[in-house]
Amino acid sequence: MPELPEVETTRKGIAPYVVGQIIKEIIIRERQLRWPIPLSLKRSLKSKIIKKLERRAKYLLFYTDNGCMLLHLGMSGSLRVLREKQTPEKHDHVDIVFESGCSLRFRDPRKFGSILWTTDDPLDHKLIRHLGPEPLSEGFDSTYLYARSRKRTQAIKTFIMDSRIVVGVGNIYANEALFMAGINPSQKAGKVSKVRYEKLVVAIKRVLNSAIEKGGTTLRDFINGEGNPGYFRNELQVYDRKGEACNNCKTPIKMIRLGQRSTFYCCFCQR
DNA sequence: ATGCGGACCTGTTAGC
DNA sequence: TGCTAACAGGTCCGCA
Repeated sequence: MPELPEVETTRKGIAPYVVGQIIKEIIIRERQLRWPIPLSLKRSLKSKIIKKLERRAKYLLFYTDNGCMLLHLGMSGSLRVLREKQTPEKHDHVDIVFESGCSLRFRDPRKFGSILWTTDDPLDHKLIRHLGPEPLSEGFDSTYLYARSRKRTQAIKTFIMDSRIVVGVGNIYANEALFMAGINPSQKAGKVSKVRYEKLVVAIKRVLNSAIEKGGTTLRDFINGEGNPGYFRNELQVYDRKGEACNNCKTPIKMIRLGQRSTFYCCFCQR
């Protein structure tokens, strides 16, 4: 599921019900996610106030006075706000219950998500420290991307999906941005010109912002904090459109594999 | 350092 | 219709 727009949509959706609230209890039904949920989590969070809720890459950062909970949705995770008690279903692994009566429920069928705890600055955390710039920040520009790409032999698609280069560009939006920029996803990153990197940077920012506006992409099971799907799926130009006509030139969309991920493109519009 | 493949886990779908 | 294999929005790790 979640790429940056879906994580940002989730953050915006749950923030009003979470920020400033006092945690009453944490209910953990399944500890074994990507990494085990720390045993200390319950104790650390009980009676604490969530001071702010931020996002770095695809991590959600729940700040309290004594530490920060890092939550990653992985491939199939979702968070939703419950206004009253609801019987948990099979993959509802964690509830964060607030004094207000609301609770935040974490569901993750594939268990690729994670919940971690740190008392240090979360931006210095081992999993976050090495990450590249935010794609929507000013620091992410064509000068940066062009410089990082020199002498790289890997395909440009896997290059922009590398979180050490830039974060938050997952498989859907990598495909879409390359289409928007007219770049063949198999091009060697080191062979792409500065001018085309400028187009690509603009495309990445545009597609991510546009997807955030539409509440993200729901392919099968993404829901926002209120339990509703995102509507960017209707805007997809190439992703999951194998064999369908390109909206620009009517050529059938091709599908190949790059770095073990499905890759969709128009061989006429993208060279 | 870069680049690649495997691993984690469950559910859905394509194909025989 | 039913079984099996392949695939799915992420990303860490270890190896060459």
